[in-house]
Amino acid sequence: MPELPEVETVRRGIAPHITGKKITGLTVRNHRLRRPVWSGLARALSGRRVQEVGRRAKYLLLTVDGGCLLVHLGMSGSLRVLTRARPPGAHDHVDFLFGGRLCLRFCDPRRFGCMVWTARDPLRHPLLRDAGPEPLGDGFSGATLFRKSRGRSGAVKSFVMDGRVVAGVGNIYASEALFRAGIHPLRPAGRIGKARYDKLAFDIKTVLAEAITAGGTTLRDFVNSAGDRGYFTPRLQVYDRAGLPCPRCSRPLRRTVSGQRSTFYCGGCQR
DNA sequence: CAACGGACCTGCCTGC
DNA sequence: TGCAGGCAGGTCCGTT
Repeated sequence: MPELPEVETVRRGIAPHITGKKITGLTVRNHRLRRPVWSGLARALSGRRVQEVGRRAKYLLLTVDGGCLLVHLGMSGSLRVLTRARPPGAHDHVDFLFGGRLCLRFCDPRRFGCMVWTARDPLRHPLLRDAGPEPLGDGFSGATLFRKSRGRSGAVKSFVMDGRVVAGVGNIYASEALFRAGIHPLRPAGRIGKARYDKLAFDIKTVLAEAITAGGTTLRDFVNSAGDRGYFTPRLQVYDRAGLPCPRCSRPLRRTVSGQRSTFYCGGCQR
């Protein structure tokens, strides 16, 4: 469920509460996530202080003394900060305890998320080693997209969702950015010129940045929220809007399937 | 290597 | 009201 803006919003929401705090224990109620939670994790984390809450692609990086925990929220995961004990719900699989009453609770109904410990540089971990540049960083531009797309015949939407090309562009923002750029999602990636990729890179950056801003205003409370807050819905122009009028030309928006994922676009504005 | 399909799960919505 | 079927914001892995 969470796309990059949501993961970043979670990071900013929880970081002030747990940075510098010592983990006193870990409660794993269900270790069966996308990959099993390592049975030694509680021992690895206990007594360690959280140095930093970072992010790379859609992974949160909880850096502690001596290692790093990679946390992915999958399709349905969430993290929230509790300042007093609350009974865990059916999908509250992991609690990070910080002494006192502070607790960071991981919930994930579909269990597509994961938690992976590494004692080494997390950026060299196999899960992150081959990740493409951060879309909001200086290492990502139209030149990146143009260069990597040469010779590729697959749809441009699948191309920008390939995490080795650029990290963290998910299904919603791929559709949104391609709409802004006026590029048809099924166009072969290798048949798009440099100028159009410059525009697409700019639109990927701006749509993600706008969504992060929206998340910051919509979801400022990561503490003690009652039950499921749900995920924020930033202003979307095409995603999940098949049949509704295109915001630019008013023709009905269309839905198709690309790479087994729902894809939304305007047949008039996107070429 | 690129491209594609399957696998991993639960919940929610639709239509019969 | 019950139930089957389709769909969901993400990777990751194996095969071609």
